[in-house]
Amino acid sequence: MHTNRFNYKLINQISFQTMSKLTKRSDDYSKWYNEVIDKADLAENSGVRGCMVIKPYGYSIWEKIQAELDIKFKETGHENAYFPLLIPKSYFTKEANHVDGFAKECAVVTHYRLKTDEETGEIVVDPDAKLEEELIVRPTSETIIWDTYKRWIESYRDLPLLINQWANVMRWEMRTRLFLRTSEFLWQEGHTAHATKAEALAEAKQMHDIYANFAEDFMAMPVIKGVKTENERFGGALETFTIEALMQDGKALQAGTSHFLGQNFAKAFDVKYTSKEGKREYVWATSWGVTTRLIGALIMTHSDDLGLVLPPKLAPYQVVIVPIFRTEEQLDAICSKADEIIKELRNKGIRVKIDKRTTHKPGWKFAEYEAKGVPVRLGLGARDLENGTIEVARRDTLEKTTVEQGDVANYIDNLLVDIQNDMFNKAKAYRDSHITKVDTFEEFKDVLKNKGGFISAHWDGTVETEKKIKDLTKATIRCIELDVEKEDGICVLTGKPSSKRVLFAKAY
RNA sequence: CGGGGUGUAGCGUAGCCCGGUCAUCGCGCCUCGUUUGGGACGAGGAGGUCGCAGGUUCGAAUCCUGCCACCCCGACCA
Repeated sequence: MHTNRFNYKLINQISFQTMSKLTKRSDDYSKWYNEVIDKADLAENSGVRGCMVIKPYGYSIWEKIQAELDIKFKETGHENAYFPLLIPKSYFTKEANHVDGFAKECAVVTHYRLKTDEETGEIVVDPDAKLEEELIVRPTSETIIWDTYKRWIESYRDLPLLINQWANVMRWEMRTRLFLRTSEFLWQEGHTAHATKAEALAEAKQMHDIYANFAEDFMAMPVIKGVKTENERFGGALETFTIEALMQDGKALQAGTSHFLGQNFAKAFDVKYTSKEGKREYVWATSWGVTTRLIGALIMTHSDDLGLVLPPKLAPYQVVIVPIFRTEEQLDAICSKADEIIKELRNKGIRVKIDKRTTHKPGWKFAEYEAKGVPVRLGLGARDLENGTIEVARRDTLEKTTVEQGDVANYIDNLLVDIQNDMFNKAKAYRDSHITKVDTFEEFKDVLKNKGGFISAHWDGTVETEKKIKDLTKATIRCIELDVEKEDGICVLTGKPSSKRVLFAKAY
């Protein structure tokens, strides 16, 4: 561990036990996780059970994700709305499968007032302020949204109803994991209603595509598109479309889902419309969402031992200029040159900042921006002013080159594209080399234990077999690939016939 | 909710078995000086209810009891 010579300042900003404890653990995952999160300056424990504080820099990554996705949503006709955080308990009695899926992990509001205890002087819950009906902190908003849709939808003219909401939700999970499964998390949830099954199914697939494209184009994170097995499906859904990514430690991560809900919610909440023919029909529904888990996915896909590596398209700033100087005069001269370069870069739409702090030395700043994953760093010093040059360092490969100041804007414009592509290709090469076809259960266990990643294997299609494999190996079926080719084979566990392979993996 | 562990300065820690100048060390922070093209160096300084509450004892960070919080593993899950 190089924590002794490393950035104590950044490390110290992470004020929780976990990270330091993790360094003592021997497995690769923990070391790596510790390195990345510590130095990344992204989050800290809030002190509230399993919740995280996202620091400004980390949050700006989420804002970028939000902004880019929101454009896609609007391009496809969706609108944003906002529904209440607290949902009356009675709403949760409607859709049985859905409720079963969430009931065990809800935070419940039972009182509405505190008071000072006269004996102890402490603030206590006022027992007289008990609510008639408890309120549930939303674990997801299906119930309240569908209750609303019941009133919004009367005619086929009201359809399709295409609503998205950016919000926080809370799930009181037994076990939390930073970024990947926190009690409170931020997400977007889309909830749509359609006149026909075909339309709803098309919507679910469309959003699935948007997620997959976003993951690959913006996050430089290759994903596998597929559907969930019945067992892994969202409560109340008829089909769950998923994008599955592979992390650097060989575990799979579900990065986004889009559900075709059929008429389950329409029936549960009695949402009917009058068709052109004058008939009362139930609407067809979808829901889809991605969460702050994407920040975790981004970290775990690209980062290295020096910290974050951010793809240029999502980096809060893509270029940072570090002036190298001894005197105030030198700083002034460097800054005026830097300002010219900044202007040129901004004209090209490049997000750039300069770090003029005199309180930190250049070496410190280099390390800090590496930890933050800024894609390109420019070094500009007295030597460069004489030579008309500037030093360009890229984060993903750590390569440094010197270019002419006059060429720098074009050079960086192209470089950012290259970095984005290279990061995707590197991640894809890793992912592809970790999809292993196996035909026997022995191989299955061996690959799972010694290599990790996705395992492509035949499965007899039954829930029992799926569960048995999970019990034996902890691996689950991540998805049935959409574009998987037909291939006759026999189930890796039972030997029963199978017509196609599915992807197994250990997952977060 | 089961199994395991931890709690000492902003962060990371030593000390606990075997009670008594034990509150240790590193980083960070502050001041001054020298430095500044890859996380500088020297000198000085500030900072602690030893998780909480009882108990045992002449004496408790240390032993006992209870509680609390957090972490890891499992079930659950975006």
